[in-house]
Amino acid sequence: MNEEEPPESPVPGTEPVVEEEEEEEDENDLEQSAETKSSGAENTPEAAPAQEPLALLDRFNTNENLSPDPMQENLDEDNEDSKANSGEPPIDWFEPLEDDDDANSVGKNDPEEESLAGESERSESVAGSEKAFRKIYQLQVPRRKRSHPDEGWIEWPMLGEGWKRKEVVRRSGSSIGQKDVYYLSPRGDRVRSRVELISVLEGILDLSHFEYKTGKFYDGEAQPIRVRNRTKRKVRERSSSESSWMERGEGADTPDSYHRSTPNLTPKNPHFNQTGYSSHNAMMTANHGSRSEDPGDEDKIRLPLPTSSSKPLPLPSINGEIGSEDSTLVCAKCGISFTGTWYDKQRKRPCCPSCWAASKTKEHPMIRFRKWIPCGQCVGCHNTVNCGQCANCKHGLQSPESRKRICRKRKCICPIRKGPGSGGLKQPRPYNDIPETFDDSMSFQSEVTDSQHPSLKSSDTENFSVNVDVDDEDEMSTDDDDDWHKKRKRRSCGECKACLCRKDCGTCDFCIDKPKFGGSNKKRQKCRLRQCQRQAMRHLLPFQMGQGDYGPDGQVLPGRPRPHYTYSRKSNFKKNKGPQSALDLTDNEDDDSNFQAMNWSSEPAAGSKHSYELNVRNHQSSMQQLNHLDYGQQNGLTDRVPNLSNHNSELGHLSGWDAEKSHTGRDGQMHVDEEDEQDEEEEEELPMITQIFSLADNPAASGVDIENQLMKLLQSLRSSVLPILWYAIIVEGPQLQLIQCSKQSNMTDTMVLIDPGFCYQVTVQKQPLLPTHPLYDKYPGRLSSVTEVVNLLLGLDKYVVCQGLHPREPLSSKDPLIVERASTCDFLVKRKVSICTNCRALQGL
DNA sequence: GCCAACGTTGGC
DNA sequence: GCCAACGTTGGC
Repeated sequence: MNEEEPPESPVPGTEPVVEEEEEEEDENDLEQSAETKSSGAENTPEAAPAQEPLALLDRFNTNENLSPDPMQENLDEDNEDSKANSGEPPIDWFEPLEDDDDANSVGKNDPEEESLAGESERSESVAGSEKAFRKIYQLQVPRRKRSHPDEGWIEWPMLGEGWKRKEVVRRSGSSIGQKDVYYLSPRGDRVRSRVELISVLEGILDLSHFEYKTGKFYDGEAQPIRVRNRTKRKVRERSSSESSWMERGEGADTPDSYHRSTPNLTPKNPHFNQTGYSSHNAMMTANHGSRSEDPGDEDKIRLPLPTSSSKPLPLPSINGEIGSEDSTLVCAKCGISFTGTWYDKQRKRPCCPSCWAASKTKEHPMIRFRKWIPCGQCVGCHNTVNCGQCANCKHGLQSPESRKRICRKRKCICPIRKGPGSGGLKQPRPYNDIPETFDDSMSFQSEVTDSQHPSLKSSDTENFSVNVDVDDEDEMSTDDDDDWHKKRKRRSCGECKACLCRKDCGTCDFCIDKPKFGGSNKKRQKCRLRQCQRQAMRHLLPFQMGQGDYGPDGQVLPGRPRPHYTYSRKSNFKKNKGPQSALDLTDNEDDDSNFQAMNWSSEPAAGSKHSYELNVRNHQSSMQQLNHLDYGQQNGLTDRVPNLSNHNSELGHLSGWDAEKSHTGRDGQMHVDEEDEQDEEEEEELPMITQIFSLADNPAASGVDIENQLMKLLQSLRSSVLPILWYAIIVEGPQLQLIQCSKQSNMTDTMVLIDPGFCYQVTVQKQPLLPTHPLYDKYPGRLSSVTEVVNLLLGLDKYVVCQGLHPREPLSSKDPLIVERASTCDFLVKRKVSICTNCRALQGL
């Protein structure tokens, strides 16, 4: 964090020199210099992108005085790589993109910030060294920089006038370092793949001899692609990410190639230890003897020291110090002693090279971290035959070459497990059917229950290796790499039926946007019906479109609230909340465990009067929406209902984090200001939210016992499993209203209204059933318990809505369908009966 | 290599 | 504050 940077840091004064080197190196750039030069744009903003992403990076990293890299000579063929090897503090490999304290302290040297900035950096390299320098030394930079869409494109006349090309290096993740090539047509079509390119240029240009990656045509046989000598490249691991590209052998021209060699920056120069990080190094060296590895090991993967926010391990690789000195360690896997600085994937436990290598083999990806051994006794373990029906079986059938997934019916279902949110292994539940399409069997409530009851938590979709991964994360991860992976996957629980659903509905706005449905691929979101019921972003859920964070009665709706990315907005939010908060905003969404607790809590919230008012408005607004699902939405899947933006605005400051901040009482009553002042500091760690609703606090309804009774029933219903997509709310009256949220349900137009005396009425399309309806005979006259309510709802599921009278004359498809009914229509008829006797009789007349 | 879709951002 | 847009990355 200190601006006074230790000597190993790039010195501003050296920058111009380095920049010159960069230009020179750019000319040598093997893959792009020719194009760059041919475009004659070295000094133009468009020229910069032509440079390798490393170019700018190298500018600041090249400091041979400080870092004589012995491996550099092995890489000298590749300017980039050799440069990359020089003097770069490989801190970034150990410090996650998510900033933390330590990262802050070293962030100024973070090469990833540079290299991974990709095209944006390249353009900035032209913008001026000062700017670039500022970026380098920026202490609290956004963890990811979004490249400007217009940046990084270079003219690519090979495809015709006006065509442009851009290379983008993946900046994180397991495929970090992988380079993607994009083309931009004169019309602005962004081409992401060869297929797309062929499509765009169909009939215009024959691309049969075009190599997409390099952007060049070749004659006859494919032009030999320059393969840089990487055999002697020393690599190290950056968690799982790095391994993937190591396996692929990719990343050669990327910042990764640079990073890979950083561990080998040999720190033979004692100067390296004389840094601001000397304490770290001191710690490290104290535990590590001098390296005794066989030089041959240089070709092996040399792992960095672990980083862990929870352990006082030294920061590795400060200015190449990583791995400079080895120690005798005991492998956490096999127990053998070995010499070196080899650590496991999470860089937290010593891991001998053998175990490390074994853990990297695709053949046994789960061996290493598997903690849960099938019990061998449960039903799942006793099953020896794949069901052929579950998603995992189907997956295997569809992609036999892909990772093997154990049949869900063969999964061990022993009851010992970790709870949700702990990341522990989750158990499969009895599984009878995997819906190929979304159906009404989805139930928010039931999912809630799953989440609330760890013992019931299931993981139908968790394939075996996924489970292991999860376990792995749980076991050792405070690691930010793991966090990152979690983040990447956190929109999907993998268990709910939406997650299991494999088919796109093809009708929602997200589907329509998909190229396969003829869309323009602008939204790029998963089908709304396939959005995870638990963890999807709320605004992506089918029934949350345009809604705020709260449901009709103020309950927090399913799904994650929108994240509030403030770091790019220069917000002062959280500015006083500790060193990590300022940079960790993207992670503020909390852990999944917290998230679930937040989302599915049925506790009423404490809150201020202000929030109460909002809730009232929200309540009304949402009620209108729910009552008008028919309007403007088809199956709840089309475009947003107008006027919802106001609703959102009203709720805006209670959404997202703010919502999470609402502290909640546990007694079902609103605590005005009682905990409001329980500071925002604490709130951040206690994202316990909840429904914000209490009629008792409503001045218009306070003090009425019967209402309280109704509220109690509501609370009970909230904490219970209701049949598929039935939802309990309180409406004016007051009445407890049970509505069917799914438009695909037969009961979509059906409501159950319970008055304060627990007498109830069933309505269909807002028309009450006749008191003589047989339904009423089957159930108690009063619904005063959850059981009675659930029984009724289950009973309703056996009915369908009477189709009424068929039009006597065929209508054109454009005409609205007007259903005629007998005045005595039963509305609800048994499933096998499509038309009630009264309507049928009327039709017969 | 390609596609799906997650996460982020800039514009409004 | 919202959200369309899209850069980016994981999975197959």
